[in-house]
Amino acid sequence: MTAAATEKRRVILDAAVRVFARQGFHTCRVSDIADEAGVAYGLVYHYFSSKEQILDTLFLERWDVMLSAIAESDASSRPPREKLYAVAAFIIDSYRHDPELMKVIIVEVTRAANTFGLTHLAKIREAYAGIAAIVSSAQLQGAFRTEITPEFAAQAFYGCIEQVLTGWIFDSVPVGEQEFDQAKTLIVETICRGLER
Amino acid sequence: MTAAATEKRRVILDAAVRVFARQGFHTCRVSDIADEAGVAYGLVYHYFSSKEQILDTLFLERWDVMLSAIAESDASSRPPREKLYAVAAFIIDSYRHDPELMKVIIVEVTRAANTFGLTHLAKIREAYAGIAAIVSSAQLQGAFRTEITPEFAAQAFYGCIEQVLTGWIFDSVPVGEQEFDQAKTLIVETICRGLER
Amino acid sequence: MTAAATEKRRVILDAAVRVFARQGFHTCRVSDIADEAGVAYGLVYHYFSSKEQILDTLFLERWDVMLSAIAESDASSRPPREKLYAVAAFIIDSYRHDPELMKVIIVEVTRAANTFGLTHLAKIREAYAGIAAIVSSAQLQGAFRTEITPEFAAQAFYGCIEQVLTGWIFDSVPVGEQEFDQAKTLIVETICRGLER
Amino acid sequence: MTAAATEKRRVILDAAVRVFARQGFHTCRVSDIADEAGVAYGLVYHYFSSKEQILDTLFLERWDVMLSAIAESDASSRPPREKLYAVAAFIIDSYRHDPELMKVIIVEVTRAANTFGLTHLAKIREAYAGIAAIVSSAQLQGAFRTEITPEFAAQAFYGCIEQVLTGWIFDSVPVGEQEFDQAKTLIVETICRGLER
DNA sequence: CATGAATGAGACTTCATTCAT
DNA sequence: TATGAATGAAGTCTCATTCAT
Repeated sequence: MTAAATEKRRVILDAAVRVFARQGFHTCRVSDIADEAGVAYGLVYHYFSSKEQILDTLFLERWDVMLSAIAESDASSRPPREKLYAVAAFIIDSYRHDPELMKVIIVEVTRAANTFGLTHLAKIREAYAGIAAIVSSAQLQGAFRTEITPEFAAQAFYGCIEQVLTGWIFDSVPVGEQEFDQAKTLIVETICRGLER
Repeated sequence: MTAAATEKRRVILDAAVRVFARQGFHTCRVSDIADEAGVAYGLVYHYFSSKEQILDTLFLERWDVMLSAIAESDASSRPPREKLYAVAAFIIDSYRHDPELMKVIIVEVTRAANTFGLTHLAKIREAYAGIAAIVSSAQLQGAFRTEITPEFAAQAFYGCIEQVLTGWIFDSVPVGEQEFDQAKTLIVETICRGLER
Repeated sequence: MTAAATEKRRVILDAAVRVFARQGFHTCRVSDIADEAGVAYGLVYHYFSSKEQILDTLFLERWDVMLSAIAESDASSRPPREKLYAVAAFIIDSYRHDPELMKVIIVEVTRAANTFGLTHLAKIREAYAGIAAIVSSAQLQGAFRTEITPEFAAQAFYGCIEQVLTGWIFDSVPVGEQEFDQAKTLIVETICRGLER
Repeated sequence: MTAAATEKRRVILDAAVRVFARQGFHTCRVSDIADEAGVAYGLVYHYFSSKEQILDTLFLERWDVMLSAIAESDASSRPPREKLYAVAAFIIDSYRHDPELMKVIIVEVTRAANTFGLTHLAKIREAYAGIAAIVSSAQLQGAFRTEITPEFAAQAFYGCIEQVLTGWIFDSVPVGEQEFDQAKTLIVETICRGLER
């Protein structure tokens, strides 16, 4: 594959993010993506086997980076609260840097559990498992109490973040810069305080 | 409207719950609902103006009951933690009593933020507002600390519940009876501890 | 199914014959059939699950009649040559009465062995088997010699008829009435003389 | 045109035979041919102006050889039955030596009368004419009776051969060596006996 | 000669909705 | 109230062919 070829693939993926974010996955047509990318209709099918596969690609590309970030945080020697802060910060910064991509991933994959979500359910749950691993080791260290299972704690933590992002996604007013940092703190503050001894 | 007419309407609504839960709103056809209800194709359009309106009806019927439950809990003179427990208990018991209906509401409306979610965004946010009201009065009473805004607290609380329900909805193993009560306790335990002074 | 409904189905089938005969199965569009039938596009799919199924229906309707005719001829007590004459006459008269339908069956199914032919291969071979049965009993009676296997004789006989029909189908000049009867005689004359003692 | 260039052209033609035989002309894609030949997509279009032209080339290459064989047989001084035996033998040996090529010619051209068959109708009919010429001179010699027209006899003869080949092409069991010689004899036996005085 | 990325027209099928009975 | 036949718009995907390198 030449460099130019790879570029066009990227152009299509980036255009798809904008179109999915604007119109929604089900509502948009493949021709909308082609138009947005400035390429011919058929080229989309030269690089992707279906509209669905474009969404898959966008999701997996980003989700794998997030899974790595969670694993990395878990592997570090920081205190549990800082580990979870790092996770929350990563996700929220992902939204800050590319809100359209995160909107697509959350609205069309993560929350659309009935369709694509099911396809990627295992992948999505890896994130919960990664967070649960952080909680679990915190419990072993004695930092977190054991009344709350790591799995439940992970659901609460992730559910809380996703809810906040969803709120931003559908807010009519744009999110101010300081709200991002505030949210990181509040999430960790709320959930970790409930988990710590 | 005669009694018989009303009955048929109900039969269609109940059939729609099963069909939406099984196949998903977008994937099912109006004829699937008619078949499930055992009525003719066209009769669905006698009682409802569109497939969408059936979903709207199912959502609003149940959501309004929940809003009342939240308001009632807020109006009571119980301590804040008990108020929030009552809310969590109501939602979780809704799932326990009619998991198919709750699956439809969560998967097809509440989490399907790009499509129906937007239509009902205001209605959905009323629930957050109700929960925020509970938190707010708890802060005025001095029971909850004020570092966390009521709005954020409501998002965390609701997000946590929805995440737990979503987990159950897509779990391959059925949820045991004791898990319902456990979940109520854990949710309140996790979130309220983070909110309380 | 009401009488009117059945009628429309027939209207579509008859239109399909004309369209398939004129444009060919692969070349025509489903909309061409709908237009020819004077019905809406979707109605075609109300009665048939696919364009292919329309062709299947046309083929099977007619082919089963032919198989019955062959079986009936075999069951009669006429001499072998008359039995085969009856078969040839039936096929040729089918063409005389409805050349478009026979064109479709031969060109789009029977001779299109690579696509639909394969689907209906077993059905098509039933015809050869029926003819072979006539030859076989003629051999047992001592009327036909046994050097030529019934299976081969059936292929020769049927191949000869199909070739003649194919010639007519693609002839630029219309076939005269007397040619039909002449063909019946010549086919039987040529093949039976080769088979008889 | 250099020798190497000609070679690649041949490689593509040979690959096309295998692909057409395996998948059918309409079902295969030009890229399938390129893949089978081990050449780049666009090279196919360097040597041929269309997918159709590849099939045309394959057909004409072989068919012209057959027309020569028929003409040669006609020109010989052998008795009529031997002339027809030579024709049948040539066609059947063509199948024996290259069953894939013959499958393509028969299934995709000769029997596909609605599409390519029409394009090559004149060429195909030259074969019937050649056979008819043999019959005609046999009638002039007094060897064949005149009740059956040469044109009809040719159709019967060719139709019989094509039917036998078609049977082999779609048989699930491979054809044994002795069946080839048997078929030559049976065809001539069946048809000539019907034609001879 | 050779490559394979790029083009874009074309057709099937689905299904929500309407309407005559 | 009840039926289900009839409508037709809409969108995905295929693939032969072209063309820049």
